Amino acid sequence: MTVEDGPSPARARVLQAAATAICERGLAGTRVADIAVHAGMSPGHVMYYFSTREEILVEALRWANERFLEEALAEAAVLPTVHERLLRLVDLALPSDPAEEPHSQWLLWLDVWARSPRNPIVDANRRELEGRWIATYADLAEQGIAAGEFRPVDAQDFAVRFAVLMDGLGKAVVLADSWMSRERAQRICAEMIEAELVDESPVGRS
Amino acid sequence: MTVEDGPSPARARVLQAAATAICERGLAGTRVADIAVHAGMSPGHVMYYFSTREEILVEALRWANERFLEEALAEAAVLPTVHERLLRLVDLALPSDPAEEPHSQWLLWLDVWARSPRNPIVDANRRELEGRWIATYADLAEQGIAAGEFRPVDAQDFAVRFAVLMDGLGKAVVLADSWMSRERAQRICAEMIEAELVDESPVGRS
Amino acid sequence: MTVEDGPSPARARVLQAAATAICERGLAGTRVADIAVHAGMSPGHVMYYFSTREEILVEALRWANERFLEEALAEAAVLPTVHERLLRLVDLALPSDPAEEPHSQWLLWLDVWARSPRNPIVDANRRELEGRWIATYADLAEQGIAAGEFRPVDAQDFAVRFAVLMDGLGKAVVLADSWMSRERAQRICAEMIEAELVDESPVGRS
Amino acid sequence: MTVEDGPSPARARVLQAAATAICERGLAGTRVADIAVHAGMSPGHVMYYFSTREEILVEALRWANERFLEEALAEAAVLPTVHERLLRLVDLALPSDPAEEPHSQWLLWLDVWARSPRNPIVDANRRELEGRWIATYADLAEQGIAAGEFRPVDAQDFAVRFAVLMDGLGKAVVLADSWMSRERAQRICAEMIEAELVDESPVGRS
DNA sequence: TATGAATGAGGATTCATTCAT
DNA sequence: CATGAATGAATCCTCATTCAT
Repeated sequence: MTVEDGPSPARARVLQAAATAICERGLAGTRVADIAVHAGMSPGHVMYYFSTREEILVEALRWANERFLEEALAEAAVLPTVHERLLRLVDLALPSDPAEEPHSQWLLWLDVWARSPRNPIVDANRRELEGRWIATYADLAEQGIAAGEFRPVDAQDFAVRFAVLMDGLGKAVVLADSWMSRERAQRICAEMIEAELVDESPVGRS
Repeated sequence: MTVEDGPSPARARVLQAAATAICERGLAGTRVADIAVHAGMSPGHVMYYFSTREEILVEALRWANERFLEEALAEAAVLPTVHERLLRLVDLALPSDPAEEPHSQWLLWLDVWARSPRNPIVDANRRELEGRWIATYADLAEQGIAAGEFRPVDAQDFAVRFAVLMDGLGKAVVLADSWMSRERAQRICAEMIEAELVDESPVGRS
Repeated sequence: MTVEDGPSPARARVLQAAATAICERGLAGTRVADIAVHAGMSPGHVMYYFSTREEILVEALRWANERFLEEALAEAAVLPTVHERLLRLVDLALPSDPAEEPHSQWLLWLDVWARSPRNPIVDANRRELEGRWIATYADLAEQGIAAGEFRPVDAQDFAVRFAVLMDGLGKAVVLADSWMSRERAQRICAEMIEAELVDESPVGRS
Repeated sequence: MTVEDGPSPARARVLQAAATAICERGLAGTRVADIAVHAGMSPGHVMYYFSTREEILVEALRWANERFLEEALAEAAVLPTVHERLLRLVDLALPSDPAEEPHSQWLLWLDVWARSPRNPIVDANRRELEGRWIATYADLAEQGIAAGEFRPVDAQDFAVRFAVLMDGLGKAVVLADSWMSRERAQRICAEMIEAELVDESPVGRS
């Protein structure tokens, strides 16, 4: 029955506040006081639920990324065809234009990538989450293959290369690179799906 | 007249030391004292060449990335065919296995990406450097086209998509993702070059 | 009407808990939370009975030392001869081997001594309690003299010197000094009693 | 050549300041800022020479007690007879009246005693220092025996019991117990020396 | 240039104490 | 009575930066 045991609403509020603060100030620049302000608590109260600042930050990264994955999956699931579901997932996963939505998940990912090499916990969380994204892509590919929507490719291989592409695109979009844009990124993804999965020369059909 | 005027050897020693320290400890975790140790100087002396720690770090990131690009270009330039030069560049650019060479340029890039959203100077440097990598890819593509090695594609478009792929692969390799490896990354690049640039079926279009 | 009025059982439970905690963690290291754990209460409830942590600690020291004196007196009182009663008191007062009984009263005394110079209440309590120990020794000496067991010495002077010896021995035993032991301490006390009080050569003086 | 290596004057100043501060405020009540004030330094500079506050306090206790022992020994050494040297040592070791000299070594000892049970380093230092006091007493006793000044007693046994007495007396004097005084303590010591060491009934002589 | 002592601001963390429930 | 969430003051410690030498 310690504080650590279960998810309390206040605890979740801290994690949410931390995620927001990290987006605003970066992982390294986020002070306990910042989190407290965002959570509408005193700094002491923030520390009441966690033992170190590092713990808050690490849990916040995981918490936010995990929730995002789950919400995206749920939202994509309602669409009828696998192709549509995959495109919707891409749509949700790609950062919106930074100007409009400055608190992208991708800002968190950039910090996760930068911290992973020196923080085993962050790294482990990252591997698990990224693994779930890849598994999701692979799963969709297989569903599509089973449904006859996609060509019978190596789903796992596709998923890995697709995830790599998404990382490169996400980074470029969230950093607002002039040679990239959300729309162009979306088009690039769509083209890869088209080229690799959708049977433009429907062999078997003939 | 000021210290800032020319590149002094000591100044470069500090930047080199800073780059090494950042690889080891991360951008946020690199203290002036760490840089001083790596440079074989006293902390006070390190500060003699720069006015703030932030300045050292930002300049070190730029300096190291710039030198890396130049060295890679120089080394690739000696090869006879454009295709070889492009593959060599990929070979040089991709991180070696983290286990063997722990101080990859890509560790610096991860920190650059994470800091870009909140540091305009880092962001500007990043844009310029990344622009030069893209320009390099585009240039090589055009050289290849001109030399008849490559198909007449849109070089700029290829370069952008190739750079995006490299970012995704570099991140995956330097973070030692289990689903990726330096070799696989290299193969993926080679396949993209093959598929898009090398005219395996220089068919009926002509 | 107030809580302070009478000794409530809960209040005593707090004091007992505080004494135990002080033995374990030292006076300075004992937090309200520690006391609460030992008392099986919440920290808030502990504070319900006292206004400050300092008050708890000071009262606990007094309470524990007072009870110890009273119990020792009661237990010694049943013995037939004064000599035996005095030896029994020494036996009870000296710390048991620290290894066996880690929560000696003497740990509390060490903290009392250390805090006395800067806390008038602790100091006053200490003076009163130590005065009672000296008075006890003096009383026993006089009883022995009256009963003809002891030589007609200056009881007060003996008591003071005996108390001083007990302090030195208690400290040495509770700190497990290698040159001292409970047994040796007991022997030293017995020898002083023998030499000064028991008339082994009730010689020619008479 | 690190800061830790040798005794720097500033380092010693910190230790001296810490000892003074501990006498004034007690071990637990001494903050880094207090030490800094006494040393005429900034708190940051105090921490420049030590890695934790605890380290400062522990070293200060040892440093002060060690210096005191050495000075007392040096001062006693000049006297001609062993008896005089022993009495001089007692004179130096006993606390002066607290009113006059509020910064007695004995205040430090009280804190050392109280902290020893829970701090192995303090405990080890205490044991060594106390061992040296006992060895000093034993040594003087043997010198006196060898010089024919003292009776041929068990020097080690005497030293231990004398040290115990000194602890009890020192505590009583430094805490200004009403039943004790510096003079009375001195007399008690002198009497023990007289009774045990000085041959009033020089048996063997006859 | 070069050193490293010195400063002081900043931030994490702890914990006594309060108070709504 | 009883709880435990909540506060905020206190304090250690770090470290960029300065400066006398």
